[in-house]
Amino acid sequence: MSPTRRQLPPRPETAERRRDILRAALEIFGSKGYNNGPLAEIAEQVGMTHAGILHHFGSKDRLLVEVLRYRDESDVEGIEGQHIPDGTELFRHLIRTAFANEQRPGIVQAYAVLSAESVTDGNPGREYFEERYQVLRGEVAAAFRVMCAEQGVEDPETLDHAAASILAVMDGMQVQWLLDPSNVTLAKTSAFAIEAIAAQVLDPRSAPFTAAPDSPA
Amino acid sequence: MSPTRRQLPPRPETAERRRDILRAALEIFGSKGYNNGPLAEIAEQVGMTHAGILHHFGSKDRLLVEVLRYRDESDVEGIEGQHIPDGTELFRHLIRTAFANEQRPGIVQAYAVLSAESVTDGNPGREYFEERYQVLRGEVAAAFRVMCAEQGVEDPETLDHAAASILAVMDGMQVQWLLDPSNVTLAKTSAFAIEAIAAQVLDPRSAPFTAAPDSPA
DNA sequence: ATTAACTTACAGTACAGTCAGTAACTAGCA
DNA sequence: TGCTAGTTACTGACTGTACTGTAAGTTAAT
Repeated sequence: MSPTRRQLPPRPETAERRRDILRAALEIFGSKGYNNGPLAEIAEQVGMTHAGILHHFGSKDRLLVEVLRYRDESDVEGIEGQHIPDGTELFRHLIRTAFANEQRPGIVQAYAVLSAESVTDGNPGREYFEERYQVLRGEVAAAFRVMCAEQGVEDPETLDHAAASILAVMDGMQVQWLLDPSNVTLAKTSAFAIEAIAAQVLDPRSAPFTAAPDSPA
Repeated sequence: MSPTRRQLPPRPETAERRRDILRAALEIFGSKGYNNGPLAEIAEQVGMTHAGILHHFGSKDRLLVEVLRYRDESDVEGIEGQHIPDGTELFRHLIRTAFANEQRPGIVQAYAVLSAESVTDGNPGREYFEERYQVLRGEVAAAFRVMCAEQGVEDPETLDHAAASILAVMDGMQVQWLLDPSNVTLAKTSAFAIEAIAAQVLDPRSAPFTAAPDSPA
């Protein structure tokens, strides 16, 4: 009833295989979406059957969640953990990321498709993106706070707006760029917008059309 | 072999029914996505079978295309046709739209999900969004051109960047807002970013981190 | 000997599209 | 005005397929 060992540790190659699967899944989900990206196709790409994948990840839902986490880790943009020496460092990093992204449309597409898909009913990636945006907004706002501190200006609501809108431009530009790369530049446009927003935070000027209606027409 | 009439005009109620279907489809595609939104559910909502819908639209693909066009027409934001008296009018309109959108998360979600989904392989909505963004970018750039003319400043590349990034913020904010409406304001943040970008176009200042690398690290 | 890492086979479901039929409407004609 | 052929607007039944998940069996490592 109780033999010596109950569970064996995973074999050394297993981690590699799992990574192969995650890589393939990222590619398939990226190009076809989560709902439209079959396990069988992922499996084929790593020389397996779809049942093999389910052996490793249990279900397609859990696979997606792990794919998203994997993308973070394997990402060049290790924003999360970095301590920010100067406030400007984060922004430089974001812009650098935008330039790097121009070389990897696959990952960009995966991110764009999966983040938007995550707002649909019962999507397993939703929690991940909710948390991710919250964290990123917090970090961008923090970077602004550092920069503002040097100048004495600070309005918490403005910082929130600025943080959210910087992430928004980067995401929105990805879709436009993916749709029409010959007419849209991803990085230069993102950089332009980031600088415009930062400029407005650091040195706010009366905007050209200040009359934002508080009640919709 | 050749009787008097070959084709009968559609019945008077038909237009109504089609509109009902388009409305329902917009809702279903919006909440579940195109790939994950079954015809049967749309049909049920209008008291029909899915075969009835296919009778009207031929295929699911064609239904999507018509849904997207329908959304344009029925939209409060009739940007397309309007002639712009003053350059600022368009921007005011965009901001007004953002405020209006806070009252209709369903449509916002449909737009966010379907536009991102459109970049996936073989998506039938792709052409629509490609064209749509091109048109909108052109109009925003034109509005900027009008405003710049009054001041003498004008750099075509800057206008393109500004136009694209304004649309990008609006789209990107929609996703963040849908994911976490209690922590994100859609309209106020969009307005903030639009004004920041416009300010930078009309009165360009050296940005806080001008060193945008031309080659990615 | 037990378990990990699979495969093959299959169950079950969900879904788009087809087809034959039916009721209701319309056009044209007597 | 009423009749009728042709047509629209469907329904119901079905086909085919795509896909997730499961169960039982096989091989190889520990």
